[in-house]
Amino acid sequence: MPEPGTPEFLSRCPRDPGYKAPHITFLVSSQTHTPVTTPSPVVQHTSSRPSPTQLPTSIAAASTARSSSVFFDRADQLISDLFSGRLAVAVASGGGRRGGEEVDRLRRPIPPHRAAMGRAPCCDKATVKKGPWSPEEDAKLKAYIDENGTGGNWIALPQKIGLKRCGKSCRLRWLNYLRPNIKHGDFTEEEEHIICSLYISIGSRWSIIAAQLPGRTDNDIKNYWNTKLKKKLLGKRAPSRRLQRASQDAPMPYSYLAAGGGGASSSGNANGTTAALSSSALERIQLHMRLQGLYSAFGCGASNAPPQWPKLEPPTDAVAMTTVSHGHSLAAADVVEAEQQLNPSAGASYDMPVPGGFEERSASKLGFGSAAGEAAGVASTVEMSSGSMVGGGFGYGHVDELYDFLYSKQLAAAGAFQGGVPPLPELQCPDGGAVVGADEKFSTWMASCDHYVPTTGGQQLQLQAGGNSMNLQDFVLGYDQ
DNA sequence: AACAGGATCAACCGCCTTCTG
DNA sequence: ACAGAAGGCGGTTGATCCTGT
Repeated sequence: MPEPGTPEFLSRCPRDPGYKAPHITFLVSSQTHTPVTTPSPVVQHTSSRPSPTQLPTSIAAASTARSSSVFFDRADQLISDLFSGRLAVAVASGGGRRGGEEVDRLRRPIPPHRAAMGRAPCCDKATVKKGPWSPEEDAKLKAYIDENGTGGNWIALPQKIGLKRCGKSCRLRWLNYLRPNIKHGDFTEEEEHIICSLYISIGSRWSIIAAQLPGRTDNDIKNYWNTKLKKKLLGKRAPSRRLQRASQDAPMPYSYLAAGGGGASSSGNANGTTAALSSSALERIQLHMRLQGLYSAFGCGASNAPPQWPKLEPPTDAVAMTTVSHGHSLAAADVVEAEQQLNPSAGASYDMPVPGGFEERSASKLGFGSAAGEAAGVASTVEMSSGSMVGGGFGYGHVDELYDFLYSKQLAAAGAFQGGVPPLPELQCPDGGAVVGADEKFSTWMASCDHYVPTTGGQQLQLQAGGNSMNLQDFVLGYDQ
């Protein structure tokens, strides 16, 4: 790490001069989670997302504890709600962080103090200027901050310098555009690789991902993901704006489809009988599925080993662990202890080396259980140090297959699918309402590998793969953070 | 050339967490 | 312990540019 306070350091830490790049530890649990079949009482919990500036080691364990218990409880509740029709989820426009969190938040009572006070505007909406910044405004802001710093008060800053802008707008302009050492323009393959790896593991925590990419802002990365990487990986077109807007009034499943198959947002829909999951969660599932398909292609006819489904990962908060300063991971014992506290029925987590064969390496790297690991009832912890990621060596190497996947090297080499990565399989909810990324070619391709047979079964959608099966809900909920 | 639709990205919105008094 | 302010974050939108017909 560069010295705190240096331009290089600041360029790596977009949000806070005191911020230390997180050390990401991927926990790949191969312990099977017993499907929940009975609803539990409504779980009240916070939906806190630790900011990158506030994830010291000591909190990581606590975060793990909080999140995992919440995870299983929430899974329980959500499964029940999803298929009992009690959960009304549809597409909403505007606003952020909907999906599963929103579901919980809506269920939570509004704290009295919040209900009473409402929201005070951060600035006078009537007098504040909106829209693109002029060069003059940029110059004013930059000159002031260069000379005086932000003064620790963005809200007051625009008044000080005579800008008719909201303080938040100033902050955003500075962080995303005016700040020194900002990189604009095309992303490198290495950067793409890092973004994809992290997205699969921790979801849309753009600020955390941005912290791993010197000079890139979370907004840039978010835009890049939404406009390019997502399409590249998922092989589908983003829904047109028109379609998105139309979807807001449309009944499911149309709105679900229009939302890109992900149906991310949540607000009550007309009949309240269908549900959508967070787009982030679904995208990550789809990525995993694609990667597994890729992985399976190599196993076609080569092994009788049962297919390995991606394992439930701990909730995102538990996945992104940070250390305060030196990039140490949590001690393995800490992880074990935390996991055992949360989920005594689950196996311990060991910081163990991953066996070297391709299958097991790939499975662990990408979050799929390895046969060996499964048999032993253990989990693997795969680490990715920020240093190796940010440095020039790109040496973290746990997702080499992802890299190949991104650039179609494996498929080309294996001749597994002529014409590139096949599109996505079809997922259908039990009521037949929601179809995700339907594509015959992929299904055919997967069927030919005898590893993947999406189907519906009874009240709960089951994904059957050879002799193994798991409930989609189990799988989904592990991602739906 | 005109138009429609898609792609891109800066900026906004609203929520949540943390800080402060 | 509480309320309010401020900062931070992620999702969404609107303006603009690009591309195909």
